[in-house]
Amino acid sequence: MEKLSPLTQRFILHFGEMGSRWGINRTVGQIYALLYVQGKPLNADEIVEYLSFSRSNVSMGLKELQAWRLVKLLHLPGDRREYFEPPKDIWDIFKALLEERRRREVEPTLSMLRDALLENPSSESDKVAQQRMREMYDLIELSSSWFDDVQRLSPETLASLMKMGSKVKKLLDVRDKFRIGGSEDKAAAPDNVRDVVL
Amino acid sequence: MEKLSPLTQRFILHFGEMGSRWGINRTVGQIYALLYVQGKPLNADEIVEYLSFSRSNVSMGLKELQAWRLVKLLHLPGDRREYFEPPKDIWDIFKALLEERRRREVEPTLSMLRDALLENPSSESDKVAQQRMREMYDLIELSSSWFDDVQRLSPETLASLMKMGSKVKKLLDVRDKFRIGGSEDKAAAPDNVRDVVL
DNA sequence: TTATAATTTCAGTAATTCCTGAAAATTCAA
DNA sequence: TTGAATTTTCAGGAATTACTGAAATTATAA
Repeated sequence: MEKLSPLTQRFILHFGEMGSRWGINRTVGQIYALLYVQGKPLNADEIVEYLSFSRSNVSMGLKELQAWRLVKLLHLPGDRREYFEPPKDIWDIFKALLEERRRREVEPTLSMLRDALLENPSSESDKVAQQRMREMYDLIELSSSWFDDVQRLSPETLASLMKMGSKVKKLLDVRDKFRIGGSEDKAAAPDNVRDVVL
Repeated sequence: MEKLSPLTQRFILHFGEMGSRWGINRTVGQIYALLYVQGKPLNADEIVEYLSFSRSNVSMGLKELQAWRLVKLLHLPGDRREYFEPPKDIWDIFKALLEERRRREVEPTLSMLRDALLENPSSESDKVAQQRMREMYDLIELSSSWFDDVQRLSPETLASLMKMGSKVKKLLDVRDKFRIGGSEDKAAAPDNVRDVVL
């Protein structure tokens, strides 16, 4: 760690501490931060040099980062060691992170709920429970597929949408103004948005 | 746990296991699941009954859930014990969860980056590092304030927007069609969206 | 092939986090 | 006030997770 500037050190240490809140450990957090901030591929031994973890720990950390799709493996000509670097575009990193979290934190719950909702309730309190589970299922399902949709947009489009922020709401109002039979439930019939707006 | 139906048991056990991936522990996960699925307020002793954790553990778990704003404390008339229940509307739960995660997982990083970017780089590699940090800062700042904006929308509006999914993109296209000087960078001048769309 | 460089596995230990029971503190009815 | 009911604190043991070093495996240059 002495080989790194104070600025870089603080960045790396922060990610190490943050790691625990993000479901990765200190080592993995620091390795990622180092790769991110260096802006060039590093091999495992270089990482050992910089961070003074054991070689095996670095190896495992890199494997985990690959599982998260947060680093890519690459080779340098005339060098047989493996080098690692994060995706260049920060939006790709962002997407990989969210996608992976969804896979690990959301999908399992979704499938548990699906199963639970198929069963028929054996009591009144089971009915209440299933009702609550359905509310949860619907919301997760909705946000999950929204996320799927949105993730396919280009970084530029995403950035534009985000900068619009809550102004997007205005678009719904516009849509409603043009709708025939304005008394219907807004949420129930969004599929004609395209037709109305264009 | 014997007092609970198999359906409810599975739900609770799942949240216990999931807890670790969400930065809360098994106990806290199970307590929350129990409160969520029961659909009525419970006091600490009832939770002990159902889940057979120690009384002190339940006490700490409830404190943590309150810190997450995932349960509310309330009193029943003529009963001096404290009762707990989650917010009734699932959207409020969703918002509380995201808001709290942002506070714990994003804010600290944002402020660390802010500090780091104020310093003046002491070397070429520091310049590279700061460049990377800026990219990260900008993206986090953008999504964070987007989230602030969007969180203020009503559940109905949110649901509508989500159901639109990537169709929202069409709206940007429309906006651009109406813009004068269409060659500018879309992302750079989003502030007139409101004027153009309305 | 063989030799050596590079990486991974894994058992054991260190560090951290979780949970309990006992004791202390708080709340409130009498 | 007093004292019983309720909740919280906290030290220490249990359980889990992280990390290391040695040995095994894999890859590649000669």
